Amino acid sequence: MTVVEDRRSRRTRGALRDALVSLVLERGYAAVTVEDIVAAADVGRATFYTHFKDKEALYDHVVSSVLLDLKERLAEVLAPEDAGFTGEPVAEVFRHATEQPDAYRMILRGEGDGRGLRAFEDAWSTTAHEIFTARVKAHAVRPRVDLQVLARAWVGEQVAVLLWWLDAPEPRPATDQVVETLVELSRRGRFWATGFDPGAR
Amino acid sequence: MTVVEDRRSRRTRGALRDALVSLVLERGYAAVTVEDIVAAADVGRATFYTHFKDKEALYDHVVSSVLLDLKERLAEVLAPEDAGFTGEPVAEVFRHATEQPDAYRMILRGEGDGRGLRAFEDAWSTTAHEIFTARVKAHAVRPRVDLQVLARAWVGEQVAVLLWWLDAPEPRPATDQVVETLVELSRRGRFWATGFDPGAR
DNA sequence: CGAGATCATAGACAGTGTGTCCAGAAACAG
DNA sequence: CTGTTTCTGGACACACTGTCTATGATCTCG
Repeated sequence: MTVVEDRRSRRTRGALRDALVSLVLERGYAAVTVEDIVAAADVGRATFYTHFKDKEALYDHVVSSVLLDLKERLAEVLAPEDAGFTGEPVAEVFRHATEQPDAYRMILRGEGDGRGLRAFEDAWSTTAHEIFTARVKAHAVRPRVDLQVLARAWVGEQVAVLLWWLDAPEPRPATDQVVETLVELSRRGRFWATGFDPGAR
Repeated sequence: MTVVEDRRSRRTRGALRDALVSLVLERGYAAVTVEDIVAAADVGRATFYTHFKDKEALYDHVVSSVLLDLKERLAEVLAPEDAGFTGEPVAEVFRHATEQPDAYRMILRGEGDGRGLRAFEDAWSTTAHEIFTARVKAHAVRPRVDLQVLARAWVGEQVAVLLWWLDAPEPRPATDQVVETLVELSRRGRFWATGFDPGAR
């Protein structure tokens, strides 16, 4: 049985994950074969199929582990009562992305037919929608636009900037500065859109 | 010679283009084989390769024809002296997208390894950057953020909303209303970012 | 109408990658 | 050392690719 969850297994899976990510970044998802992956991971081809059904399964594995982690951290950041609309969630996403930039690059570039990107956008726009909704309710104001559209637009913006930032040549522009920009854009645009402008006077 | 540019040839290419687009929307790019395409287009397999080197070549053909057309129209809209920053370019993209929604859906979803989406974003963000730059210069103001980032963010927003709109169930929200929202968001966010706010008082 | 050009077609071909299976080697825990 | 689990290379049938050839279909223009 897998009572012990053999270390070997963990190491193999890890090697395969890393191999996939770096190869995909190098040549693009479609151009990477299972052979390439096992070669890079220094693993037998047969072994691959004992761990994952597919190249796609491995890809999904990478995506979901990244996203699970991110969601947990966002939940923490958003736990406090009126945490919405501050820059914290945005900053947290940026921080998380720097910890595993390659996986993020792969996902946000839409590699692997874009499933990963879509998953990311869905998760993030759901969060965004919740933030907007909570804030609108808390301040008893009427949104001027569909909050769903607003969330989509917001996430599209975030993703674009995050990707730009990840792909920027070293040394990268300071995280805090970029985050600040995004937050400030939200102030002027999003706050208005939700009929709530904390900066108004 | 192809002096006459035989009508047959045009029809065949058109049929292949349409077949690709609809099949990709149905099953995703990777799951579509050349066999599928020629079957849907009611064309022999050998014929395919006399017109296109590849499935990729056909895909690129679709993308570039869509983009060429769009760029021309944008150029017209932007021709007038101070056309920048009005809602016209945005509206034009939306209009163009309704004329060939399937091709746009395919491209914006990032099908085909995302090359099409990247081409679209590059073209559009270049335009956006020009608009911002021109406006900043015309009003002799100092931008508060990197205009490149601003353009990226803006385009990310546009793409997200455009895709949301294209995928919305019929009857779709009125184009004009969505466009208006995007333009208004630009007012509050982008105008501020470029240090130029026509609505300020 | 008929000759000449152009385009479309079916079928065969080797090449590459896939996913499955097996029997044996290697690594590990107790 | 023993038994369990994981890893391994090699073999297999299968699917899709891209190229080629010989033949048939369709159009143009005199």
